[in-house]
Amino acid sequence: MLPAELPYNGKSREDILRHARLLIGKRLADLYPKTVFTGASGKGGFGNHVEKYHFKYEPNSVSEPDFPDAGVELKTSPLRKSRRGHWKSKERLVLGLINYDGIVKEIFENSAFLKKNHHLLIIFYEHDGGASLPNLMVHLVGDWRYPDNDLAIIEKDWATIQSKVLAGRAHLLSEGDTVYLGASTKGSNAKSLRNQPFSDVKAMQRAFALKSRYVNFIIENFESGERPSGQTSPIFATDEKKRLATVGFDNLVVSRFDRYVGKSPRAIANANSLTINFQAKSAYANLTKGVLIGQLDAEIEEFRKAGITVRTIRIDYEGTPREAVSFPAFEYIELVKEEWEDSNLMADCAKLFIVVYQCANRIFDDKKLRLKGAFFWNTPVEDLEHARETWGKTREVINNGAIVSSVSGSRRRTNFPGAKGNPVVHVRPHGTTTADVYPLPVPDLVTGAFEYTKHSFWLNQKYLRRVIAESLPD
DNA sequence: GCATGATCATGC
DNA sequence: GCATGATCATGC
Repeated sequence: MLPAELPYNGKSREDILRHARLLIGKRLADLYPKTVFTGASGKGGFGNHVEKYHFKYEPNSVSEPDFPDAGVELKTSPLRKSRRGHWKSKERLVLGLINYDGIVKEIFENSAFLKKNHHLLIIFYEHDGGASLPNLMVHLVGDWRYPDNDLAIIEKDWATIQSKVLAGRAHLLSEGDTVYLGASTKGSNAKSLRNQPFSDVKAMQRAFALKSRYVNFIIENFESGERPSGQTSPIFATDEKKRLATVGFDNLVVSRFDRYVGKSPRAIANANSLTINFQAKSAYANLTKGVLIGQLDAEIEEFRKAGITVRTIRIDYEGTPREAVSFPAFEYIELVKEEWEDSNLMADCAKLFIVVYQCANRIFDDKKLRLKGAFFWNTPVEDLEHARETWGKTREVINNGAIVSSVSGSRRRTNFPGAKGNPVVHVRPHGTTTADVYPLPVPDLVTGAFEYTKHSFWLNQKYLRRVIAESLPD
């Protein structure tokens, strides 16, 4: 079909949006009951159906936006419901393949990426593995343009990806490299290797994608019609877009901590007029929050949108971490349904903000802690592969009902992957007591129970030692 | 001494 | 009541 024949070519953005909104609360089968739906199912299938049966044009993959005159790009994206009943993005929002040969010749303002994706029309539907495409339910529809600071961060993200390709390192691209816009793998594995212009090493095919947490932010906007209702506060004022696009988000955040290196946590709290309860286990996390946004009763907006987690690590005089670092407890039933690319562990590991306090005494003493520094840790691809191994083994153990290996008194041993078997991530308990449990998808063979003590993924102590030594050299 | 199991203190 | 970020305790 020629563009001139497109029914919505020439229509205004408002008209297109109005038509899209007809889908809210509906399935294609409701709107077009007499239609015989044909075409591929599977990934991308729903988007094709919406183009074909609702907007009446044949799906294409041209580099222009789907509605050229209105400058709007149509996207469909799946939702899942959180345990608390809120809509969450099921996965990242893919915004087109990265052309390694093309991106190195572009500047952002005129890039293929920006041309196609500066204005999105997003149709969110409920993921349902069992339903056919015409029976998927649409829940949220809206158009999306990026706030100024977000676009500045995305510009820098794009430039980060470009510079890696320019350096002949396209094969080392990783989601953690960037803040909101990631270079997401596309195609499962070695089969989708591509040439890159400045190296003979083949690189994974990758696509630009808004990270899952950023998509959650868009969802919250669509739901509330305004800013997210949860209390968040930004690190950067709206007039800092220039510095965000040039100096970069990571550098600007880290520089906020540089002036406190060598200072005690209490001194840092005082310098920022923060009243912190140092009895609380969340004291360090609160301190970090206070330094960045000046208040304790809100979340760091940019971190939430980027899915960056803050962790504080205390190290001894020699540089050894006191403890491993935990992520939130996983739900067994959810974990076994995940795909690696969209897993919680992948998102948790991809990008961390780590604040390190070191003991000034040879004998460890919490009162002698001094800030050693703060840094972003973007877990490299090879380490993510190790994390994936732990993730896979954990799912296997759960699916086989083989969590418990032995019980002796009140202590039980499990078959979960330990720190000995993996250089990066292991599994440990993570609840209030052993009675603090989540349900299991299959009962445990040893205990017969349909639930088990909460567990989570932990970053190994030894791994953290290496990470800190690398990021904060003496 | 390290790896693993168990639990704490808070705030929403 | 429970998620979160963190720390304590024990056995090999």
